[in-house]
This record gives sequence, C-alpha cells and structure tokens, in this order.
Amino acid sequence: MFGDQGGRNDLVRRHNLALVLRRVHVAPATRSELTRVSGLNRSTIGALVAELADRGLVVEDEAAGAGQVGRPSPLVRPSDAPIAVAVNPELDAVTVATVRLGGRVLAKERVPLDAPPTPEEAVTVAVAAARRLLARSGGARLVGAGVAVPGVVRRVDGLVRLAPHLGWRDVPIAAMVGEALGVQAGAANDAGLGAQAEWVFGAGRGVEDLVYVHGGASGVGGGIVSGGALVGGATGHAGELGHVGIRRGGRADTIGVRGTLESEVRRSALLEVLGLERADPDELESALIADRSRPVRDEVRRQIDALAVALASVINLLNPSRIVLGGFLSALTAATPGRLADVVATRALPLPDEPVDIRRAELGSDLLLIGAAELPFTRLFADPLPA
Amino acid sequence: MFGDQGGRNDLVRRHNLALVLRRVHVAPATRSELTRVSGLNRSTIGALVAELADRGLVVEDEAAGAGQVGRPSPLVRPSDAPIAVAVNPELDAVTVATVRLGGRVLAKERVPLDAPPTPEEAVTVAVAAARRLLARSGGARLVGAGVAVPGVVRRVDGLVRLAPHLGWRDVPIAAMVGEALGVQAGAANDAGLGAQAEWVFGAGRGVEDLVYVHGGASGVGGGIVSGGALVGGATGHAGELGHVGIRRGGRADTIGVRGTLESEVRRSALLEVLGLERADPDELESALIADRSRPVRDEVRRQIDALAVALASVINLLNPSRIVLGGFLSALTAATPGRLADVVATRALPLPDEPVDIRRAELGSDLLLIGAAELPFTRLFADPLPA
DNA sequence: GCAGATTGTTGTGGCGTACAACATAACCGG
DNA sequence: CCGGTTATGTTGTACGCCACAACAATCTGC
Repeated sequence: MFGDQGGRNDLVRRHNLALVLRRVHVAPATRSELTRVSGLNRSTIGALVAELADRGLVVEDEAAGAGQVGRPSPLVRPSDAPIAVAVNPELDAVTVATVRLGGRVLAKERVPLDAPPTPEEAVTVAVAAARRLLARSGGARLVGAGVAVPGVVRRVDGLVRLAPHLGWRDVPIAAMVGEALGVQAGAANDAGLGAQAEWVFGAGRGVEDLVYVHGGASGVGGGIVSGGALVGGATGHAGELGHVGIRRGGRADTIGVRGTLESEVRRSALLEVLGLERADPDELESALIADRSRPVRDEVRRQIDALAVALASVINLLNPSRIVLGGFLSALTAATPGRLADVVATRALPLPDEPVDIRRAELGSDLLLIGAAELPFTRLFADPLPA
Repeated sequence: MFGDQGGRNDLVRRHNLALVLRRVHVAPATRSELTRVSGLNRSTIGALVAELADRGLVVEDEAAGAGQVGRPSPLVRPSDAPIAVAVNPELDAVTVATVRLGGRVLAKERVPLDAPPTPEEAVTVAVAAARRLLARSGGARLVGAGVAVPGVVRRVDGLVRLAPHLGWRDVPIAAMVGEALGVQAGAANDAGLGAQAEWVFGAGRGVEDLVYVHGGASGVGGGIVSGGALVGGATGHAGELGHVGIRRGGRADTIGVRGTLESEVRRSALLEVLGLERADPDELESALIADRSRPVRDEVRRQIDALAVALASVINLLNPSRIVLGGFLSALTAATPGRLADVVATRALPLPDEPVDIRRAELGSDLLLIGAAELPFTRLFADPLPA
C-alpha cells in the first residue's frame, strides 16, 4: 500500500478511506459488513463513512435490516454525483459514455465514422459527445476520464505507443482528452480494461489471480490480475496474449509475427467458413452452434486447440485460479463445450485437485466503457479527499 | 501493504520497521540514506534503527563518512546473529547451509547420496547437517528454515505437490523440516527461489518487473517478479516457464507435454553434441565456445531460437524490464552472443525504445541456498518484533 | 581554529484508531 | 403490546506513532 515509502499516520486514513470506498464501489454494503471485512472498529467505520458522505462520495440508505435481530445497519452505497467519462475510439466509430461509481453506465453515445479517426478527430468527437452527455446529467461532478484504446498503451501517462488499426503511434491521447475536458484522464489497452471490468464487476469478481482473454475483430488481447492487482509490466503494456507463440511457421499476425495465438484464432476465419459477412456476438454464437458442417467443425476445433495451447502456457506461467473468455472467444468455446478444458488439461501441469476455472465473460457491450471509467475511479480511490 | 485489511496505527510501525530491515538486508546503508529513501523523519529513522538494534537484528558501525561534509552518519548493517537454515534436496545429494541476513552464506555442507532420497531420508540428512552447522556458529539465533525443491510446491504451506525427479507427491516438506528443527519453515520451487535471490542480490537488483529463467539438469523453470512482488499465482506455483508451448509436435517434456520450451532446450542435448559425459557450468560454457563444429553450432542455434520464442511470449505477456538467464542457459547464450536478443526482437511487440534487458545471472552455486533462506527472512520482515 | 554544512537527539504536538460505556432500534416470546 | 435479547451506532478517553523544531555533535575546507 505504501510502496517502499515510509508510512505516516495520515496515510492510514487515506488507505482506510480508499478501502471503504472501493468496497462500496464493488457492491453496496452495510456498515456492519464494512466493519467485519476491514477488521476496523465500529466507531472508525462510522467516522470513515461520515467523511466520505460529507464529500459526496457515498450515501447511506436507512433501509437495510431484513429479518436480522438487533439494530439495523444502514446500507452504504456509492453516491450518484461522482461521474466519469469513458471513451472508446475504434475503426468505424467513437463511443462515449458517462459512468457512475459502481460501474453503472448512465448514458452512452456511439458516433459512427466513415474512416478511422485521427487522434485529433477522435478527441473532438469524443469531447463533443461527452459535453452532450454531461449536460443531461444534472448535479453530477466530473471526476475524470478514461480512454480504452485498441493498441499498446503506456499506462503511466496514457501514451498510445502503437495502435495499428487506427494508424496511431506515440499519441498522448490521455493528455489530449484530459486537457479538452479540463480533468485528469488516463488511457490503457482496451483488452486490459476489459480484464479490469470483468475482474471488478464480472466473471472474475473476488478472484485474486485471473487472466482475461478478449477476442476482438482485429485480434486477441487480454489482461492479467495477479495477487489482487492488475499486472502492468515495466511500461504498462503487459497482457498481450495475442502474441503468445504456439507454433512454428503459420500465418503472420497483426504485428507480423508468425505462429502466434492471434494468427490462428481469428474471428474473420470463423465468419468465412460460416459464409457470413458480419455478425454480432450472439449471432456468431448461434451460427456456430447451428452449423454442424465439416468445415465449420474443423475450423472451430483448430481454433480451440490453438487457444488451449496458449492458455496452457499462460496457466503454467501464472497459475491463475480463473480464466475469463470474452469477445468471440466466448462464442467459440460455447460451440464445442468441454473441448477447451480437455485440451488445456493435457498441456497444463498435472495437478488435478486445483483445476483452472475457465468461464465466459459476464459483462456485455458496456465492458470497455466500464473498464475505462475505472481509470479515473482508481485514481479517486487512491486519494478520496483531494483538497 | 495492509492487503485489504484496515490499517491500524501500529501496522505503520511494523511496516516501517520491515522497510528499514529489508533495505539493510539488501545492502548496508547509512541512517541518512535510510531517511532519504524512506521519506521518514530523521528522528523516526533513529527510533526504528534503535529498536531493530535492540532486538539484535541490525548493528551500527561507527565507521562511515568518507569525505562528506557534515556529521558522519553511522552505517547500519544486518546483525550476524539471526541465522536461517537453507535446504536443497536433489537427486544425488542434499545440500544444507546456514545463511545470515544480507544473503551471506555462513557454512555449507553437501551430503552425497546413492539414490534419490525419500522425504524422510531428506529430512533426516538435512537436520543432521543443519545441527552440525549450527553447532559451529556460536551465538547465532535460528530464525527459521527454507527448502528449495526441484518440483511444484504450494507456497502457502510448503507442500510439495509434485517433484517428478525425486519421486515425491504431496509431501509436506516444510512442516517436516520445521518440526524436526523446531522452527518455522517454508518451501518453494527451486527456480522460483533462484529468481528471488537474483532479484534481491543478483542481476535483478532494483528492478520491479523481472523474469528469471533457470536451466537445470532436469528441466527449465523460473520465477516472475511483477510490480516489485514475486508472482505466486493462486496456489503458489507460478513460474513454470519450462512448460510454455513453442511448437506443435516435438518431444515430450518431463510432464509429458509435447513442444514445450523444456522439450527443446535441454542441457543433455548440448552435452551429447559436445561428446561430454558431464560438465559443470564453466566447463560447459568453455566447451560451447571452443567447439565450433557444425553439429554443435546447429544445436546451439536451435536451442537459442526455441528459447527466444518462449521469451517473446513471456515478454508480450508480462512486459518485464529485465530477463535474467541462469543455469546452463547462461552458457548457451554466451556461445552465440546477440542471437537471442535478435530473435526475441523479431517476435516481441515492436517498441524499439523500450527493449528488454536480457542478462546472465550473477549469483553462482549458492543461488538456491540464498533463495531458500529468503523464505524465513521474508517472514521475519513481515513481523520484525515478534513477542 | 573557525565558518558552514549535515546529521543525530530530545521534547512537544497532532492525527488516527482502539476501547469502553452508553444509546438506539430491531426481533422474539408471552 | 411489552419487556428481554441482540446487534449496532455514538461519544469521550487513551494510546501509539510520526512530524517538527530547537539544540547538540562532528565532519570539511580554508
């Protein structure tokens, strides 16, 4: 918590405030629950909640005690006032949303584009949309912004190192958005933020060691949570699961490397054998389940086996307790249930008592926006009472 | 630091004591240096050091100030009194050492064996050797024991899940050693402990995101440090780099999986092409450099390329700032300098400004013993003043 | 030997949590 | 409907820990 800095007394206060606020952010809790999980004294929790309520970060519902003996404990929920702007630039659109604490998307706007946006265009479009959304949210307090970028992003300062599909290179997108909106902004890889969202609110809730793998139209990415913290790496772009090697030779992937997960497991290859032009996630899944022809089954098997090889490497390397599959990977595995786990089992360390729990993602299309909003919220938790 | 527990005021004390003790453990430092790096007040550092000295954990040398203006600051060094027992059972021997704070090996004893030891034999031999070593170290205070096991170990309780070469399965080795010696004991995978040793005292000093890869006679293992903490995984056996997949088909490795790093990169294959029966690390390295015949060069190239594919996967996954190669991997890369980095570069994300620093390990044959001793020492740091 | 600089030492004050005693508000059984 | 039981919020005091300021100690450089 204190890093390698010496701890002062007031840091304890900050830490405990953050603890309470983060816990309430994940799910509302009664004061007595907060007392239990924190191990702090009732009176301390009372003071902490009072201070957070004072700053408009949490509210207390008198409602609560259902059938419990004893004095009922008020339910502490995140306030509706603090609000974050989430931005997700893509090839054909820029999506913007306002998100409240608790990962609640308040309003969302998708602005279609004819061509991939330049950084300046993306910022202009995003800021205009954000202002429209904010105008409709009376009484909200903007605490920051977060950008989910399909590319490699340096987390410390939100610099887009490389976004091949957008054609961006070394773009300080966080600084640009932050300046335009007049707030602090952060940016990170989209799949990494998806990992964070699934970890906090989705299929990875409560898990300390998690790997999230996202299959998108343009490639495969992911995020790693280890020991209850998102793994950033030296410069913040850990989690590029798409470029894990699984074979010699083979196709080249989006960065020109042969035989990687992303070169073998491709949404477009699935659409091709299915004879589809385009499909949303649900359509793709039903099509894969409905079409039992030989070419489709062969392609699905090939892709599942390739995914299994990569996941086995990741499991042996990181020993996660859960793996969450998002994007089209979810549909892919639904088409042939069980096969993925079976192939993984033949390649992972043979410890049958401790199998990895492989699950489908739970959050839907708001995934990236919720994840992007976590960037400013995380900063808020680090220092809940600025000034 | 406080996990998800609420922080109390006295935990600040524990944290700061641990901070000072750990810093001094890594390298002696003057009080003023401690003040600077911790950000704490001079008076606070004074109190902390005094308390640690009181408990016999550190000593203050009056010597210090060379050529500095101002009052000289006493040098704080780890005391010689606290001592840890390190145990490393192998196929043909059990090695035991007494280790002092600062990673200083005080005495070492290698007991050769005719056959791989059963757990009971290993404990008997280790404890007898430990008692001999301790008898020679007057005035020392035994603070705990650590066991480095060539196999998969659950870190929380030091249970050996699987050690194929020793033929062990589900052996509570830490509990056995701890009971026999009458102290707390821990156990972990040998390569993981090697990683920790290199991180604290060797080629990974000061780095926050590190991957250590160890090539041993019986396979390839490793350890991961992310964000300044050793990555344990859900059950503590993360870091099995040997079983990262790199190709289809191929040989089976020690756990029967085909096409993994460990199935391609093998010490025995190098010895074979060199026509050697056995060789210590230095001999192997000189032989590889001296023998420029076609079969040797081809085998070295094959192995380096295989290693590069695995490392590229790891780099894309974890974005470390440094990779440390130990065991015979160090000799392997010395034979053809540059090639490893070149092949890695073709397969890793193209971010030329932030290349990974690939280095050879610095610690020699004491590596595993120093790492094993870190297990009890780490526990000591977590609570420097028990009772 | 003196000025300047740096660091150890000591005493006071502020901050944050624990603890205990008391107050409050539900459920429960008659 | 009412007192007993139970769990929780509230309040005032105590304790631990660190920051700060003033003073003491010890080195360098001239």
